[in-house]
Amino acid sequence: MSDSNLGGEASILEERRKKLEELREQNIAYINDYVPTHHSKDLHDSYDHISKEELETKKINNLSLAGRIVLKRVMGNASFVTIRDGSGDIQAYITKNNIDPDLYKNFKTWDLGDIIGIGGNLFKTKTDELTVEAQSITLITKSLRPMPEKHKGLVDIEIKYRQRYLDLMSSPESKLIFEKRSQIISSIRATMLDDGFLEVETPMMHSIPGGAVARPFVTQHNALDRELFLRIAPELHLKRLLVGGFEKVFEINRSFRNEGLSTKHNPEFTMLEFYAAFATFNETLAFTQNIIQSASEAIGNKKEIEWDGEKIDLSNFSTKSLSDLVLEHNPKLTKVDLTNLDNLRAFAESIKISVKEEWREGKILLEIFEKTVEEKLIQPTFVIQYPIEVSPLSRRNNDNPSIADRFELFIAGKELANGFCELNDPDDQAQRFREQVKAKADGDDEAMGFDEDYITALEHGMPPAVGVGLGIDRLVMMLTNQSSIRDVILFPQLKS
RNA sequence: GGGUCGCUAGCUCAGCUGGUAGAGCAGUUCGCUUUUAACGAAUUGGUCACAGGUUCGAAUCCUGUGCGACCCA
Repeated sequence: MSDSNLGGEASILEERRKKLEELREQNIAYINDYVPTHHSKDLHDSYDHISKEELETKKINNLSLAGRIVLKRVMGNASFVTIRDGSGDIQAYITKNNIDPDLYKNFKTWDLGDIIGIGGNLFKTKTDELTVEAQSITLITKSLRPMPEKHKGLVDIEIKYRQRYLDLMSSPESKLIFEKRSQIISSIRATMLDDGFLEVETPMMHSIPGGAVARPFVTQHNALDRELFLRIAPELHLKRLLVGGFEKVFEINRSFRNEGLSTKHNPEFTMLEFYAAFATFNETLAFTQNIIQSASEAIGNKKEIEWDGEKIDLSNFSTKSLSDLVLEHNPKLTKVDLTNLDNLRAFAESIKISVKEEWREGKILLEIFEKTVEEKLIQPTFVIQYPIEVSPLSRRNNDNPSIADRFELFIAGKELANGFCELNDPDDQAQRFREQVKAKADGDDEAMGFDEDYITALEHGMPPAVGVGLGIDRLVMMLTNQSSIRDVILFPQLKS
């Protein structure tokens, strides 16, 4: 038909635009008043299990559905189309017997990807497939561009992320991950609210980046003529709320860290942070475990799940101290070595850690832990008793001032959560800030600034509290068995 | 930043030791009233990522650049 000599893509677009022009001429392009009575899943749920004969006696008539054409089988004067709506797929049967012949002829030119409406009645084909026999058909939205290939779906991984809608329309598995993500977050929210936590929102734009050790994104407020930082954590604001008198608060929202892109890191990511005044360390471990187990159940997982090829038993969380774990996995180290700076340094260097001049025992111990233990913590493990010097916001342990009342949760070798008894001594906190400021001056661009306003808040008195941060993206990865963070974030940041 | 692999029709991919471009899907046309990755017939569509080089001749061999994926730091 086309007398032009355009290339492939241009001719496809031109062909479809021509069809659109005809719709415009008839004043039926992009119609806006089609309201379907049903979704495909409801029909499958209600009638899939009923026999062909029984379904006929029920006379399910005058229903309508709307969705995208994903498959099309035209046989002269009768056709089948598979349409996909928000709930799933269903087949429709369209014959010239029931449809105006001109409309039927038109229908044959409709393309994969077009959004159509089908009105009619339900029946089952001789292969027992639930099908809508069309009494009316409507082209609701013309699609001008071709859908992803119908057999293999979308395989170009870059298009999958950059044009996520193509992934979602062609890959139900991908869509399911994001449905589960939503269910996981709902479950977490329900667990928090059930336990009496108040959901709050604190600023995303900070004057001083704090609450974590990371490089921030910098932005500019024109009217104030000053720099602002996208938050790297909500922590310091949430604790100000404890000062104000809220005893249990949580926030589920984005934080931003100016780091490289990888399958493990996205510059904006979602965290749950919660703070509970007067809570004890141990009950917080149990509560954290409960959050994760409930979320897993909410998406229908069994007790044992699989992630990255590892079988993980989510019914059993253990608790071990950091130094015990380091000793366990490094038989050459003795308990005495752990408190001897020279011995520790020598050991760290022997396993190819480049130890910096200013590192003390705690920092070296943590590096040894990260290098030799972390990846081996496959089953859920709360690691406790972190060195105080690597925990600038946590409270010192009463019995041992060199360690913090802090835990990190590891599953499948990855850190899922981080929590601690909060430091509420303003003088101790001020001293820790000064150390951070010094580190920053010495070139550590991840170090925190001195947050004077936060110190003022602590001087008003913050109740003793436990706080926890839990990475939602990573949790979703684990619970849906995905190995790339890009598969659990709808629009991940990519190199541009 | 380093290494490995990839880039051929709108999409997914073949294309051997160098001889001048192929298939399936999508599109177009025709046939077909229970198909289901519907089918059968015909047909449109290509600066083989880009730039150099070797050669009588390059999608193919070499060099560089770009983009992407994976692994490592």
